[in-house]
Amino acid sequence: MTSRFNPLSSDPKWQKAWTDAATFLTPPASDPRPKSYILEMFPYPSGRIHMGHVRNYTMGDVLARHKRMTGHAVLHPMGWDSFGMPAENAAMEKKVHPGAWTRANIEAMKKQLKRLGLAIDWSRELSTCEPDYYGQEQALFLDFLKAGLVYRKESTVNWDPVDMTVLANEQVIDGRGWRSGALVEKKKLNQWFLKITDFAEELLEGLGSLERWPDKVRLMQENWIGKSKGLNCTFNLTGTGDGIDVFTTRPDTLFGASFVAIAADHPLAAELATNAPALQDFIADCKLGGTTAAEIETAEKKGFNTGLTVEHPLDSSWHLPVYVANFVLMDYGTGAVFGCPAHDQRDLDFARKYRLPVIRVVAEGDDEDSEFEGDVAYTGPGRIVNSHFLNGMSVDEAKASIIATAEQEGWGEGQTQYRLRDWGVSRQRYWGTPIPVIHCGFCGVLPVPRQDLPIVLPEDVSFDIPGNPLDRHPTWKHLNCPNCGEPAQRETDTLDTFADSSWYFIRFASQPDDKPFDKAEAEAWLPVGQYIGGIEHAILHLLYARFWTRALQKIGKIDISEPFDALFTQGMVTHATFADPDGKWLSPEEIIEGGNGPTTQDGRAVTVGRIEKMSKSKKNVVDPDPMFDAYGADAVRWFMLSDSPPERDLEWSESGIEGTWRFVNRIWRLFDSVNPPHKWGGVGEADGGGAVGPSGVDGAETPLHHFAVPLPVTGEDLTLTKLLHRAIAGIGADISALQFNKAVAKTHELVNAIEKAAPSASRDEAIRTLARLIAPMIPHLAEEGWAAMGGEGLVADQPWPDHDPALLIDDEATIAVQVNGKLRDTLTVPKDADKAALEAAALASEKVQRVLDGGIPKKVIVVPGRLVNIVA
RNA sequence: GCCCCUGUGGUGAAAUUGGUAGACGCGCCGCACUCAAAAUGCGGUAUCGAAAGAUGUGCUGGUUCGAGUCCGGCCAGGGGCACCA
Repeated sequence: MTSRFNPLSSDPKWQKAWTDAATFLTPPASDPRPKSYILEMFPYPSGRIHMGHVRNYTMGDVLARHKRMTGHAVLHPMGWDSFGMPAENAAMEKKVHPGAWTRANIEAMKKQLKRLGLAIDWSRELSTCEPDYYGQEQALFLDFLKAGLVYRKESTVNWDPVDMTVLANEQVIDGRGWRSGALVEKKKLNQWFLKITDFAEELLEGLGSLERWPDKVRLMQENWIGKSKGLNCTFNLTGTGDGIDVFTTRPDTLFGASFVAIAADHPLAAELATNAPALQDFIADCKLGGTTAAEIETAEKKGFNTGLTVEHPLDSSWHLPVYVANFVLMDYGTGAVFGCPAHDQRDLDFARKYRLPVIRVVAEGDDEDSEFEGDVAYTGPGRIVNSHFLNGMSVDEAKASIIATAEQEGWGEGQTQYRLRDWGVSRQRYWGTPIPVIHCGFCGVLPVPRQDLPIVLPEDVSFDIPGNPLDRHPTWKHLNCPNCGEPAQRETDTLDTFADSSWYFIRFASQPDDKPFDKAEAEAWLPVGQYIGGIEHAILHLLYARFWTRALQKIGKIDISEPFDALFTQGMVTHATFADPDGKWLSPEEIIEGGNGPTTQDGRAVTVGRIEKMSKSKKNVVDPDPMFDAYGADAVRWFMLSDSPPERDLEWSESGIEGTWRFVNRIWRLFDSVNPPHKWGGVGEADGGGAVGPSGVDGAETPLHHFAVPLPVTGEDLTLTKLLHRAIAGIGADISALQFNKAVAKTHELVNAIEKAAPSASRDEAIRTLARLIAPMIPHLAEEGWAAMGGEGLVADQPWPDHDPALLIDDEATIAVQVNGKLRDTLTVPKDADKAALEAAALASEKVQRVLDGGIPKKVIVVPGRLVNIVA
């Protein structure tokens, strides 16, 4: 007999039992039970599982197990987002093939995940880097191409002029290429785009139906789509017939305009530069630097005065200078803006720098002076001034008025603009889904014939030199045109990996060999009932997946518009970062904590850096395997669920895992104490570890399956039974709401109470019920206890216990008594005491009388069941 | 720079959504058991104070009988910003 839970023997035993019983295989789509599709964002196979994964997958697992116990048909799959840049980086650094590296990582991580004891249907596992997945994605791409949702256009990339390769944003460090150190340039390439902007309005409106999404995510997406109404108008170049088209969201400030600025790659800028070397230099200068919004917006605002002027559309005698400016982007709007410095900070900075007029047109208070003072633009509401026919209007009235005038006079029109841009999916990389098109010198761009899918990546590639291995592969891209038979070339761009993650949730629901998915089967499971993942995916992944689903709906492949009915964004698991004196990142295991701060193994001082999301590149990951070895899966699971609210970031610390291990053993001892005592060390239980758990009764004991609702009880037993029923209701509600930390606290309260209770039938009943209550969270221990107490079958298959609502009601309440909002006393009163009785009782309180000191209360506020506040 | 979020004891946090701040843990302190240790159990633990009491939810101002919760301004930390996933 032992008083310790032994996870090293127990964990594998029950994991095997679940596998043998096919417990977690997905029921067929025809299953009559309500369907529940629980999905966690699938991982990138970086090599090892870290605590962020453990947190994510434990949460989903608790939910999936609880859903099964409450009578749902559950789909809970797992797969791998296995294309992407890290595999190519590994190939360059370690001379391994990206595929070999990725597949080895998947095997290692799968092994780790299995140790967690997840209730996953592994028969549906998928990996996006395998042709059976990406080939189907190519088929969907061709569908989109046919439906007119795909097109090519020029767009800007980060170009490393030394390595002659396209860089990802994260490969640009302080404006330089990460490997070469060369100053990065902007370069235009012809690239493939998906028309997400066709769905801008739908995607915006759809947010309204996503009631079970966090408000903050909906807000972020709304801002990202960025619908705005404005004016598209033309400023005519002085003395010529040409005009510059400008879009503005602030047409009300048109009389405050003091310049027009165009992008460095605006056609007019190029035209002017042909015989202006200074402008050529300026444009070349604008090409330096990265392509990200953050870089562009924090870079110094610079302009080049072209010497040209334009006429103000409302007063042709008013001429404004035309600048080429580095902060105007050709990709947004029309690639040209007018500047109203008084009411836009960026324009004001620009105007002060180049000594341009700053005219006030929105009055904040009484100040109508046309000359605007100071360096802080006024962007708030106000009354229009210095603006002729707009004077006296509000900002909104002026916007409407000027748009109406422009349309009437024919120099502009109102326009709805979205910030959202089309989705550039081209990547000049090897490790991604090949874009299934062919370029023929005679026939143009052609889709790959369907029967030729999948277009499989060649295996024989080298990463010795930078650039796209597909492009320089000796044979892969060459073929004969399927139309005219002449020599042609394959597209060598691959798809953005966000494409892979934009439909994997559909493939999980249905995975036929001959098509991406079966419509009816997919519709039976979708939309996902609960999607769980990191907040870092709040915009891009979730928006692309929503778009992809709507695009599939549009072409008739599936009849749902939103893929994720409920979304939960978990907080990240963070950890301090460490670096040695040379600035190299160190992992936590390489650190020795000393009296004078942490050092390296050889005694050099370690810099403790920022606390950041666990990531391989910063080496601040914590591997769960040593913790599985020491404490088992349940203690690790319990630890991840305890304490921190799941949506909040969690700074990893190891103190505490000991505490959860102790708690696991406290429950274990409760199982051991159930009356009638069970026999120990029974059937086939001896193992090398010596510490063997109970494994069932030997027949003659009281039958314990279908634990009965307790008979009426009194006294202490009633108190415990009430607490039990409160725990059943509370834990179930907390799990459904993904408030696992609260479910854990309630489990603690129940266990504390059971431990204090004297042996009785009610106590035994509470312990048997406890096995079911913990089954979703710490399933191995629950199974072990269930079996030990003689429960039939697997606890995973048991129904979630019922609770009696009558037992949740208390007949007494403790209320607060305040004087002037300060707590002075508490009273225990009957639950249904009326206001007058509460007021009288409060005023009778000795402590209240002492504070009042003979004074007469001015007012008494009574909140029944809560408090009495006496205002003196 | 722009958008979003977070901030409560030594520490992770809870607070029925405007009504008793600190539930439940971790840690720590004390005691019991033990030859001893581990494990386990019992008690204590916001701060100041001998006590009465006072103070206290990042800072600051406001609304309210009453604010951790609502509003304004600030500070700090985190996420995203379209080629990290």
